[in-house]
Amino acid sequence: MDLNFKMENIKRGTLEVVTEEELKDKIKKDKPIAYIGYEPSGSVHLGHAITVKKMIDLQNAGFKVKILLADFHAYLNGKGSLEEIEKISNYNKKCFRALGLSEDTEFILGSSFQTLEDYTHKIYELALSTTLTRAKRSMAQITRDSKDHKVAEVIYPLMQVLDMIFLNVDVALGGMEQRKIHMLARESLPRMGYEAPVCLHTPLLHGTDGSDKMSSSKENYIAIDDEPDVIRKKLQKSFCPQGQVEGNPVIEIAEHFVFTEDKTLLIERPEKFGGNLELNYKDLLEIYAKNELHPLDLKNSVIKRLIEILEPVREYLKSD
RNA sequence: CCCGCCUUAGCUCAAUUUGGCAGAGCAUCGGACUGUAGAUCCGAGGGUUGCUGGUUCAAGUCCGGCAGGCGGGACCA
Repeated sequence: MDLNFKMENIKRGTLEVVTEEELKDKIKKDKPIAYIGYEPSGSVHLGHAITVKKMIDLQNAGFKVKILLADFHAYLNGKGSLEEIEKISNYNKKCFRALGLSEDTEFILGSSFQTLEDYTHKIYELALSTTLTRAKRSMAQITRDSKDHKVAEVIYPLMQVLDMIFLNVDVALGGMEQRKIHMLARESLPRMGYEAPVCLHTPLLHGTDGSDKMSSSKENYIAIDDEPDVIRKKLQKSFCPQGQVEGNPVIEIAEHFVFTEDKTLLIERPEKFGGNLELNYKDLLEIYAKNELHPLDLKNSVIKRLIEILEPVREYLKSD
């Protein structure tokens, strides 16, 4: 793969690359390191999968991939006891592998290095140079609840910045909600004598209820290992306004999970509704926006294809 | 450490001056209407009233203790 091809592959489907020049330099390095952190979660859903797929793109472009299983972060965010969190982090690890990450992917438990003396020391250093307002602002879209704010909430972003040092990160990937922490890292790390990481941000998938973000705590997600009839039911219930492409979760699922596999989507519909159609992504947007494709026909097609696409993931997770 | 206020359904809050079967809105689920969902209309489920001890025929309500939250005061070599 040549440089431009790698760049295009990495950029595809992201909302921003900070910065493209820096990313080019990173690609030229020998075994550059790309990282993403996840708070272990009871269910790994399509929102997670978007970022995992992007990590695979990075892997294919020659990056060494490190996945941080951020148990302490989840703990600081009120997700439960460390024991509970560690248990589901093993399940998450299997989910991420099921999505197609290669064998040399490194999974690292946050607590395995986040209590090192040097790490702790640097937390204090960073705590001294970061304003409360800045730290809280960076957490606006991440923190679990919006009142009874705990000190944990501002320790969280500091740790995330330091993780990038300890994991030797060249590129940090995250959904758009991670942006402000990433920007804090880009500003803070050089001050501490380290190179700023390149930051890649993927879009957030809307919840099946049409809300801003698919989230395992809101019952508006499709898990990567949901059984076919569960996927069917959830998609049938999905918010899907006729003719509207923006913020439409069914369209988004087609974009990020169907059209990344196939060039076209086959719409099967009865003759009385116009008969079958075969659409590429661009056609889909056009025709749907013109009200020439009924939401139910779209749903049925996406349901059928998504169930097939997630089949190997389900199988992998059922095996031992 | 001291004082005051607060804690009721998943969430926000009601529950008559003076103890008498714990309610509403939102959310959830179901039905109607749309060839989807949503919106709208109709209906249903949902509770150890923070925990604990007491007073009383009867306690969300009164009294004691504990926990958590909020505010103030005090201390500050």
